[in-house]
Amino acid sequence: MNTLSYGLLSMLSYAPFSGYDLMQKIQPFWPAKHSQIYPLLAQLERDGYIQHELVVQPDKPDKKVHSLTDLGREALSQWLSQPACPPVTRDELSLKIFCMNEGDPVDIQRLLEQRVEYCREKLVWFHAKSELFAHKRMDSSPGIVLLMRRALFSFQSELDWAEWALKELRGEG
Amino acid sequence: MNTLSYGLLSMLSYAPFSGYDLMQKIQPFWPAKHSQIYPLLAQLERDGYIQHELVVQPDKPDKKVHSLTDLGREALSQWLSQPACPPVTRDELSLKIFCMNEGDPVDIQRLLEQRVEYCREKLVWFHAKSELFAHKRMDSSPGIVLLMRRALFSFQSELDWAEWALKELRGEG
DNA sequence: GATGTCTATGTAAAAATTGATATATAGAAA
DNA sequence: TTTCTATATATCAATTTTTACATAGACATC
Repeated sequence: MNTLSYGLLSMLSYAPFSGYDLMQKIQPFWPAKHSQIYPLLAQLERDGYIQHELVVQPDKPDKKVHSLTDLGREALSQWLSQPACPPVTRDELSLKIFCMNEGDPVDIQRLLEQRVEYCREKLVWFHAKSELFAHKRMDSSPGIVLLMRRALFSFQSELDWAEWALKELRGEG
Repeated sequence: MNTLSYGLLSMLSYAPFSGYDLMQKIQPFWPAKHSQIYPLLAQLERDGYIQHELVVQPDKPDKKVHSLTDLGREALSQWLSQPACPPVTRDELSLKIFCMNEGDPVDIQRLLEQRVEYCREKLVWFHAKSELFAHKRMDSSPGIVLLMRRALFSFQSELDWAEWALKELRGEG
């Protein structure tokens, strides 16, 4: 079973969700398209880790709501006892910064400004999510609190860097 | 042409390198195996973006040293004028933290301790690289200076988070 | 009434990435 | 002498991921 499959089980650990919802929930941690998720959900069900019930909605299309089986919950538990693979990040911006000498300084500044904007949007989103969550439970889902804080740390540090870099470039050019 | 191909051109913008060296150089920005790199280098040469010369080494196996052509340098320049794709990060640790309720708290603490260690190693490496680089050029390769600083920012913030998270968990448990 | 968006599920094909196998030189260690 | 590691290049198979194709209900807008 691959990491994305375990990720789907992880998303289902708090509550049942449809494939569509799972796809959106897992994006911040392990980006994946629905074309990858639906087949994996079918396989997870074949293997007995999840089950589903059809939910009819009056205002929206019907959906399959997936939930963990006991076997699925056991699989999560044993997965947690194993070390995690190192994180993988691929960022085209890094590759462009590396060879910035080859291009127009204005282009590089625009790239950094776009990254600043990107980080600001993410920070707004996570701050809003963070406040929403503070009103709900706290001790029942410590993991989500930790991850929220981490996202804020991470995007803030990226934002700080991008703004510092812009200042450096403007100071020189 | 895909992002990794541009990344290889980017790595060649300062100096010529062998496929083996390119593979190591590009890891921090765009992880890739040699099995992916060698075919791309052959294609980049077919398309006229790079050329190579065979270098005989007395103490090591012969190598192909690749360098940018004018066309390759032009391609880099036009690539820099286009916006960068958003960064993609996949981290199994996030997925495990998310469902930490399902496992033994000791397991989660171990995962965080391993991440702390991972960040410390990276920080040591980048600090060493940073000092080495300060002695060489500064104004000739501003991109590398920016990227170095960013790596330090990024791993420091991840380290801070992981240590904070461990303190939280130990404080509660 | 047509058009677009969001919700919802699925498959097929293409591209990107990883893992395995293969070969070869040189040096160090056992 | 054998074994291991680092350097160096290359291909093939498997897996993962993305892109495109396909269908459909409910709602809003034009």
